[in-house]
Amino acid sequence: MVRDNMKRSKTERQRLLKEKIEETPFITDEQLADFFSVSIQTIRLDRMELSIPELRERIKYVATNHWNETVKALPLEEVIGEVIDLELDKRAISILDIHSDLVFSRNKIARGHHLFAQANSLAVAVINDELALTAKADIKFTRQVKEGERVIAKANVEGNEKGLTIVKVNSFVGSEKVFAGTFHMYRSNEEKGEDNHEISN
Amino acid sequence: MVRDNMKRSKTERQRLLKEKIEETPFITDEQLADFFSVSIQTIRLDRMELSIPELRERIKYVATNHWNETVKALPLEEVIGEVIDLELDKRAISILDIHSDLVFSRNKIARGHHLFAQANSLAVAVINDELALTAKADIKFTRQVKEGERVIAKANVEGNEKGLTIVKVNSFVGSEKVFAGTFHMYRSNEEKGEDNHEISN
DNA sequence: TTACTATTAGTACCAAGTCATAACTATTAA
DNA sequence: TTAATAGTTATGACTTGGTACTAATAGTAA
Repeated sequence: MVRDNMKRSKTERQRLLKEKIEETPFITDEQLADFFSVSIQTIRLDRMELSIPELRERIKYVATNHWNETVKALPLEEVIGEVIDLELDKRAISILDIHSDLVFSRNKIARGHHLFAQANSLAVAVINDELALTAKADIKFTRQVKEGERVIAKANVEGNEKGLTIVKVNSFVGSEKVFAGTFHMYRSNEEKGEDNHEISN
Repeated sequence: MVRDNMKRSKTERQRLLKEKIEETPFITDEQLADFFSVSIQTIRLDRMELSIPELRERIKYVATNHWNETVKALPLEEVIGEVIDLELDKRAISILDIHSDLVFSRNKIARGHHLFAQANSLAVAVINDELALTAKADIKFTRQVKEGERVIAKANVEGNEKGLTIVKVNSFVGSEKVFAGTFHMYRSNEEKGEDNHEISN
């Protein structure tokens, strides 16, 4: 007989535990114990049996993976823009130099999707969440951008609407606006506390 | 007087310390102390002064933030899908295979701007004019697309509005719609000659 | 001398674990 | 009924990689 209302079987709990940790790997045993209404020790036994490493190892794992990737992806340079300022869930700025690969060969005008890609990737980057996807976007190309110009995209998080985070991105060449977009971003778990790391230079 | 052979000034050490940590953020104070031949305490004082956080925080930082910048150096180039059917100023169809370069490494979901790029370039291609540019677009990502899937984009020219040509593009994986967009295309001279080149295979 | 900087040492404490051992609870078989 | 068993909880000692604080020492400058 099942002893408790909440508590399913051990196997069931372990299944859910695995899921939970995959979803939110930055969770301590204590939080997990709370969540499943069992003791910390039980959680630890479960982790043993499932060979799920401890929190720090999990964080490290995530970190090293992406570290390797960024190292690999480092010679990306200006492809979708270089982030020069980022405060999560608030604002972000990136620069994209329009070099010859990004323009139509005939008229040297930048192909629209590069401006979109810059803005869209900035909208993704500004979201303080593990999963951020564009659900919807409303965009306008207000001026043609030519080879050699430098596009500065500025993203601002404008709040929420129906579970989606609204990010407005405006891109400029000098003082002229060349692109404006409103991105409706899907995110997995709403925001993440006060731990906003800020980079700025 | 410089007290030691190896040891440069404090400021010099701190400069190098900063570099070292940026290079290899997964380094403990102990290893750093070894490396600079000073005590652990000195390293800690240095970190304080430079406000460099402790190892775990650094790891966490990399883990939570850096993945966003997985802005990969994919040569977005011309590979925005293969046009398989085109009747100018009427309709067009293209295929895009979602290979590993087009997805977020984390979750294998296709990055939005690729779907946009496919649709947008198709909208450009379908216009029977020497100059075709996207002035405005209204787009919706209706389903996530995963690695390995094949996206078929279908563009239809819907007529004119305020001098802009309206092109609707719908993209599918199998029978499921994954993307919908209305593109307002600017064109230089609205020409509609009967000389429509048609390709089809 | 006195003051100050840079460095080193040592202590107490913390978070988030590890490992090992023991004990309690509920069900199940002899 | 008793004993065995699985599952869970408790307890304590130890580990890493730190923080925070205090104190001591060496060398240099006013």
